[in-house]
Amino acid sequence: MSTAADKAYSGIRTLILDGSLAAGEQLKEEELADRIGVSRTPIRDALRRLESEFFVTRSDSQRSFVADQSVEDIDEIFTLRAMLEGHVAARAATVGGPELAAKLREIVDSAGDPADVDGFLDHNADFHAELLAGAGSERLATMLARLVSQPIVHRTARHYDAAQFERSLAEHRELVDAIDRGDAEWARSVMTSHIRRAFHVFEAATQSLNREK
Amino acid sequence: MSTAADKAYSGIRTLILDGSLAAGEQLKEEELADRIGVSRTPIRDALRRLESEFFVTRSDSQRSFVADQSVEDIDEIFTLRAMLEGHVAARAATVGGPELAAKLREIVDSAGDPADVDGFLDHNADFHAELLAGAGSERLATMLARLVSQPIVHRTARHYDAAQFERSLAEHRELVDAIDRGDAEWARSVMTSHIRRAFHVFEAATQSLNREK
DNA sequence: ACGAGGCGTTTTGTATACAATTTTTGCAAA
DNA sequence: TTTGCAAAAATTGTATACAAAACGCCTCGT
Repeated sequence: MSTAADKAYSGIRTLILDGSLAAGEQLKEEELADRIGVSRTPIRDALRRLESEFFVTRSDSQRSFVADQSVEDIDEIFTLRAMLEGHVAARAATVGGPELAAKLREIVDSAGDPADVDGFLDHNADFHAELLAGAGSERLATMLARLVSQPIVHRTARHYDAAQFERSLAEHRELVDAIDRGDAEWARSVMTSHIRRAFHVFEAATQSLNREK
Repeated sequence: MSTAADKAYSGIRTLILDGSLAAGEQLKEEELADRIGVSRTPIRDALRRLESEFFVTRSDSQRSFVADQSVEDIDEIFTLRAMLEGHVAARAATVGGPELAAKLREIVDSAGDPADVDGFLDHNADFHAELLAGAGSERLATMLARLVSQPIVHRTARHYDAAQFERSLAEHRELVDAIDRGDAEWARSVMTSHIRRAFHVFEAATQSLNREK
């Protein structure tokens, strides 16, 4: 986070995520520059980056707007993520084998207290990162990174209860078994339902939030 | 193509594709600026864009290099493309139905002389574009656009013979049938093999080229 | 009232100068 | 020779001024 461009990136991202910048709102470079305290150059950089991560869209005439992520969009994100992460799991099972399985098992076994949300998130991130590395596909990793806005993962996990953490952990264990045996399709299926389930937790949480209003 | 940024983008892209810039070579902003005849600002823009399309990679210390697409990379690109376009086809079958099928059939029926490579490419592009529009997923469209460097499609098609054009057309027709009946899995399968076959044509052509050396 | 077109304002695009960082080079000491 | 370090060179990052384009408002004509 040392450069101005990074500061701009995370600054704008935060403004969007905490609602300071509403969905559909126009993003003016100069205004953002003043707000963040850097010049327009790094702001432009950040906007392009956010655009590649679907946080920001651009009109035909190059004006930037906060992307609005409707429920349908989120459904689509999870669907694409399920496909891609499923593919990652299958690839990992094929090319990683028992060696990768051993590394992953170590991570799974070191999982801490299920009541510790932040601990779980760290553990979860480690697991998925190791898996992604094991699949050995730069392009896939990049595409997933662009697709998965980490905040959604966080927001989802905030709604997990102890039983759901346990289940998530059990799915990770099953995935390790599938990879250990090199069974690509097994790995793919486990991962796909893992992600789909996360989506439905998110969905349920969102709906109950909306009802509260 | 009116702005300097566009000029920079297509200029650099061309230099990479025609081999003037070799795979792995470092891209220096100032050098490119001189070469293309614009300042560094639009060059930087273009580099970010090319990066998002996997033409260019950046080192940890922000230096840009021409991405080298090995055979494994191309395999991976086609694999991902098969997944995503398969998904597009399935979605199109679900949400598009007979109405979309009618539009697509019109395009297929207007296909011209199988000997006309450029004509075929236009037709092919029209078909896939209409399909993508029919699937109605902005994100999916963007991801595919980034993944499918059109030049690979072109290079593949250059190696098609008349029989292969015919087969490609027949697959499009089958896809239309699947969409007309709203059979998502049928559509997905047809599209997946459509793409996979294109990959193997490309692969075969590449190997024979290498043998010639 | 309503649309077309022009003009001032706003916003984005580009060039350029300078700052910060990274890499390379050269040299000295082990 | 190799290692470490520092200075120089090369490269990217940032700010800023000005150019170009898009937008909105206003008038004018119908």
